[in-house]
Order: sequence, then C-alpha cells, then structure tokens
Amino acid sequence: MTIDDAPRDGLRGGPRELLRLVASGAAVSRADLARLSGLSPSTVSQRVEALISEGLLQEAGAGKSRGGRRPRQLAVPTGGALIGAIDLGAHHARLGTLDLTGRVVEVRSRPVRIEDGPEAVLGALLDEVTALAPGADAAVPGQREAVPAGGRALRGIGIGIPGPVQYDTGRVVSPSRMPGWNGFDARDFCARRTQVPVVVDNDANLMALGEHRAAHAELDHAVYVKAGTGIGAGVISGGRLHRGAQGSAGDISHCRVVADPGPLCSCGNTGCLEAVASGAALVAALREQGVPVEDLTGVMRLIDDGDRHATALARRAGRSIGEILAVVVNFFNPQVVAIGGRLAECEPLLASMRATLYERCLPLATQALLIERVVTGPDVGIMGAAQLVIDRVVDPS
Amino acid sequence: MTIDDAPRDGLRGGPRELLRLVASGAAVSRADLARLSGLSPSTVSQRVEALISEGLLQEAGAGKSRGGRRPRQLAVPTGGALIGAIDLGAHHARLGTLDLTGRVVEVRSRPVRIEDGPEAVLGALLDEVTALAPGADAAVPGQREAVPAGGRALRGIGIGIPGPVQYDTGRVVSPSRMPGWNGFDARDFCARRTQVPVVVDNDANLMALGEHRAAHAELDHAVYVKAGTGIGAGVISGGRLHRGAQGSAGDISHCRVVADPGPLCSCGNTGCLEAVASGAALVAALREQGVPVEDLTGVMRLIDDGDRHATALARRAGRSIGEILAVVVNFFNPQVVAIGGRLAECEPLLASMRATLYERCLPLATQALLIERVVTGPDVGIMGAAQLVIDRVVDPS
DNA sequence: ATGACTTTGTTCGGCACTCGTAGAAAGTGA
DNA sequence: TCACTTTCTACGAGTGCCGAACAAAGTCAT
Repeated sequence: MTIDDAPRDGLRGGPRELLRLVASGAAVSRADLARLSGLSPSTVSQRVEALISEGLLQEAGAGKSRGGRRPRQLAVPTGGALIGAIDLGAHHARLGTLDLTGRVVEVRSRPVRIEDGPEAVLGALLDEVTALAPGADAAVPGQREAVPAGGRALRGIGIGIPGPVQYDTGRVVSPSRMPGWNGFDARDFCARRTQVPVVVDNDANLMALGEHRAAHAELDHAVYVKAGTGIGAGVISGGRLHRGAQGSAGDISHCRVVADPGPLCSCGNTGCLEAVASGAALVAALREQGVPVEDLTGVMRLIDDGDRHATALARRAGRSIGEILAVVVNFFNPQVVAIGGRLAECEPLLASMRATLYERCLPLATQALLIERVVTGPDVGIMGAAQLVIDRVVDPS
Repeated sequence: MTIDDAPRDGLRGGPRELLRLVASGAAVSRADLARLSGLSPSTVSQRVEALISEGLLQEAGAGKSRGGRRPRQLAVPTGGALIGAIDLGAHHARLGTLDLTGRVVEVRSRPVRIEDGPEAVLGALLDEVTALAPGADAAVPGQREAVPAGGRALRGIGIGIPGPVQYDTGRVVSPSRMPGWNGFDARDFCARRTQVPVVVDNDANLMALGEHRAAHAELDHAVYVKAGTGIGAGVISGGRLHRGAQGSAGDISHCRVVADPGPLCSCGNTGCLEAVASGAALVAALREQGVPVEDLTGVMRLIDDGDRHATALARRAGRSIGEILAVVVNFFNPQVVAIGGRLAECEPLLASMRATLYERCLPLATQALLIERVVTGPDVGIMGAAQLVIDRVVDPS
C-alpha cells in the first residue's frame, strides 16, 4: 500500500544507524562510527552532536588509546523515554517496556482469554503497560525538548496480534479463532485509550522484525516462522518487512498439505497446515488418540519423555511445515529460514522440517541457506514491536 | 546481495521519472510534470533543462492554452542512442533494439539451439544485435557529451536467460536443460565481445520487470509466471525486483506437486511442477499416450481443436500451477498474479489455475487479487531487458 | 625530553539538491 | 485595455553531506 512500508532504518542512511551502532556495542567512539557507517567524520560529528542534544546519546569519559588520541566514548543514556510493547498470543500475552534503543527494560507475562473480546483483553494489557511507565504525568512541560521527556514517559506502544492485521489502518481482519475481533480497529482503540501513538501488526511480523534486527541485520532476505498454537510467518525482503497487499503476507497457516480427507481446520477447509502441524492440532490429534493431554505444554512434555505417538505427530508436523516452506524457499530464495514459537523447541519437529527442506528444494536455494532456531528468545516479539515503534513513531526519518 | 537491488526508478524520486512521464504521454509540459511528480516547478524546470542538454528530451512547439500561457510541449527525441536486448528461450530467441525510454525500435525472432553452448548461441545473437545499431562507429568522438551519441550507438545490452542467473556476477548457475552453460560468465563474455555494458538476468525476471513497468507500475507486490517450455516466475516486492539470495527467487519449477511415483524431471527428482505442467511436459505426456505431436505449438493446436487428451493435460497443468501459486499467494500476498509465456494462451489451463487459486487461498489474499494474462505481448522480455539496462547502465541515479 | 607519527575530533567552505517566492512571459475574456 | 490565468524561470535560502585543514591528545623511538 504505502511506498515505503518500513524504512530500512538501522542500516545505512537513517540517523538511527549511529544510535544502533552504539547501542549494540559495535561502536564506542565517533571514529568507530565513521568507519562502520561509511559516513565522513564531519557528518558523524554533526549527527552525534544532534543526538546528544536530543538526549538520545551521551558522552561517557575517555577510552583507551590505540596509539593516538584517546577516543571520547559514547553511550546510550539509561532512564530516558520508554516504549510500551504487547505481544498477544492465543493463551498468554507478553508485555513490557523498552528503551529507545530497543533494549528491554521490564517484561511480564499474563494469561489472556482472547474470547473475551478486544476491548477487555487489550484494555487490561494497556493499563498494565502504562502503569509500567509512571513518568507520563511526571514530565516537565517546558523541558520536553531539551531533556528526553520527563520521568520515563511512554513515547509509543507497539502491539502484536496473532492474526492478520491490515497494517495501514491498524485493523484486525478475518482472524481465525479470535471471535469478536474481526474488523476491530485496534490501533484507534489503543491510541484513544492511552493518548499515545500506537502501531499494531501481526505477531509473526514482529517476531521477524525483532529477530532480523537482532540476529541477521546484514541479511537482505529472510523468512521467520512462528509455530506455536497457530502457525505464521514474517517475511523480510530487501531488508524490509514485506507485508503484502492486504497485510496477510506470511500467512501460510491455511496452505493445504494433505490430500482431501484431511483433518478439518478452523477455517472450514480440510488439510490446512494449521490443522496438521500447529500446537492446537497436536493437542487435538493426541486427544483423539485417547492420550489425555491438557495443552501444548503437555504435548511438549510427552515429546521430551519420548512418547511415541507424540513424537510421531511432531515429526509429521515438521514434515508438513517443511513441505510448505520448500515452496517458499524455492520461490523466495531467502538467506535464512528461522523458526520460533513454542514448537521450535521441539527437536524432532525441527529435524523433520530440515530434512524435508533439503529434500524438496533446489540445491541452489539451500546450498547457502541457514535453517535456524530463533535465537532472540521469548522477548523477540516485544523487541520487534519496539523496533516498529522506533521506526514509525519515535524517529520516522 | 546488494543493498538496493533495483532502484525504484521510474516512480517517485529518480530523475528518470520525468522522462517516463513524458514518454508515456502522461505529461506534455513542465507544468504537467510538476503536478504529476510532486516536485516543485523550479526543480522540474532545472531537471528538464538538464535532460534536454543530455539529449534525452526535446522541446516540441507550443500546446493549446488552457486559459493562460500556452505550454511549451516536451517530447522524447527519436533517433537517439539505442539499447540492445536479447530474450533467450529454449528454442527461440527474440532480439531487438529499444530507445532510451524503453520503446521497441526493432525486433526479430530467431531459432536457437541452446545445446550449441553459450559462446556459439550468444555470439551469433550479439552479432545480430550490434548490426541493428550501426551508429556505434559513426559516433562523432568530440560530441559524445553534447549530442546524444552519434548515429544510433548502443549504450548497453540486456539479456534474459531461461535458467537461474546470479545477477551480481552475471553467471548462469545450475540451469536444467542447458548443457554446457553451467557457471558460464555470460555478462563478461558479452561485454568483452561487444565492448558495451551488459546486464544478464533470468528471463522470468525480465518479463516481470517489463510487465510491471508497463502495466502495473503503481502496484507494489506482484508475481509474474512465465509458462512456456519451462516454468519460472519473477517477483516484485515493494516495487522492486526480488531476486533472492542466489538470484534464484521465483524458480518454482522444481516444487513437488504430485505424490511420489510422479513423472521423472530433468532435475532427477520426481513430481516436479516442471515435469507435470511445463510445455515440455505436455509434449512428452502426449507422446507417451501415443499422440504424435511435434512441439508445444502442436499441443496448443490440439487444444484449440478440442482434443480431449490434450485439454485434460492442460487442465491438470493449470491445477498444478495453481496449487503451487496458492502457497505463493498466501505467503507473498501480491496484488496481482499475471501469467505469460506460450502456455498463457491456453484457456483451459488458465481457467484451472484460477479455480485452484480461489479454492486454495485465504479469501483475504484473493479478495482483491488480480489474476491476469500478461498484456504486454511477446516483446515483454526485451522490454524488461531494456528497463534493466536503463536502470543499471544508462542512468544509475 | 623531544620530535615524528597516530589517532581522534572539530571547523569551515563548498557542492548538490530542493524548495518557495517573486516575477516574467504569454495567453484568455469581459 | 485591464484583470486574471497558466506557464515557466530566476534567485535566495535551507539542508545534508563531503573533503581539507586543523586542533587536540596520545604513543614511541631516539
């Protein structure tokens, strides 16, 4: 829809690049920044000065000499403004605050009941997030420009939803298994309620953004699969998040993987990937086999214990995911496919997926392909949310 | 590989935007350009002056008044420099010359025998292309800057290859059914031979570039399928050509579409899309059924005549292509899927493909999806080649 | 210690690009 | 003939970046 969906920010060009280089520890001095960013020393000097006067950067004493003048070290100040983030899942939500460099400050997990509807679910989570940033009303009005903004005020909130989100409008569209959410304008609702800018996106997209920035910032093309209760994917093309026309890019959950008399899916079709390989499908299939299992955690435990049925199901799920991803890899030719979510912990699933990919893809497409588990951990979603807020709200270059 | 694979040129920003607006007939005067491009009138004036002095644009008398001063009309000069283009196919090649706005000047078709190897095939085609632009040595040395460059000199050549091309290096990599081409550095060979800048890309990518610029320039995400002797696809993401990590993006020909004892593919696997749905596969399957058919043209004729076997095969091919494209559409969520190549003329195939797409995709992904036949005609490949040359050689902003 | 050399960082002028404003040029219409 | 519109250019200003020169602060061999 928009011309530039997500500015390729922290890499080349954007003024945030310098900030990120310092925050990541890659650069400590202005000279480092010039070398790493490719900008001229004079430009770096200029920009650093601007960042310091905005309160986004500060000097931190002198470093060690490398045979010449000692560098004046730079650091990202702690205690500045905050970003709120919510990563909503099928049964649990993760929420927290992060600083303007995208580092987690505080994080919590809460059980949620999606079926209570968007107002109730989001309302409670928003209240908790805003409570984590008490600085909002402690801000000194006159100094908002000079000092980074009072106590620890909230500059924006990023929210991930486990279903399709029309990013331009912030609406949730035709989600399966989220009764009462269809068409809900989550962005507007949250922005009105908190009086703070809000961005809303699909949870897999946020995972992709978080993991890509944290682990693969130098790679141009990547696919991140989130396999938990449901299955989704986030797509990076040319260093930017690819959301597609309706914002539903990466939604592979209803691709067909088994011939016609397959298991019935929540979407009404049969044989969908989600009906075969998602966490919910594993739980359902085990129960059908008479194995008493509570939830996905129970399934994971069975697999860890070496239960035959559960392990076989996990292998089959991995094969199914691999079959779809094989098409995706041939078509998209990414540099990396990373899998996250609860099911990524499942070794048999991962192994089957890998095997299927290598078997079914062009050798050309897999020869240099990284197939990994997501390395950023359970906070990856809220980290991606914060990245999005930084890109779109804090510093939309 | 590169940060900015293909600059989003003719749209917003690039200095070529103005040229394209004039060439397409959308703008006739400087005032038009200012309105359409969003640039200020002063900037337009400046850029137009620069383009005129480069010989890329010229004034063409006064237009009709709209209640005020009459506009000074602009036009793209004819007779300027040329771009050479070759669209290599499995059995035929299309070659020609185009002007700097991407319009075809001359075009021809030649039978080729790929198996003669790259030097012989490309050598002959290059000779013919250079012969179409005799201005190369007629150029007046001193005036190369002021006047557009002598007679009709060749500024660059764009070449499409029916197999994977590593775009960065210009090498052909592991093509199936192109014996003797693997690893061949086509760009270097052609550039040395002609002493002119050369760009080489996959044929489906060039088709995508040509069709996108000509028909869907305003759309951000598109997939163009080229179904002829082989099957390939070109991918546009965010208005740019997405080539992927190894340049093999869009290569869906070896995705599996039938369960294990499927037809043997040239790649050694069984059940590949190419072994089921390509033109070559249709010819082979008909022969196996005892139908004497010469080539793809023969198959098309049978289908037009209503032959049951041929039509059934075409329908099955359409379904197979649709099954793969369904995954692609769910994953990539494009605004348009267009199909070109010889098989696109086949109505039953197209119908089956459409049906399969609507059946297997998320409604969200197909509700606004255009499913079309390519409209640019048989020259689309060389038009795309010229676009690539313009972007990368003539005017790499 | 002393001078040569390194590394770090700033200042300053200049280039390239764009915009806005003003105004010139060239029409129309009452 | 005058008011008004449309088209196009000229000029000054602003921005963002760069390179060169220089200033600051070290190390190291003699």
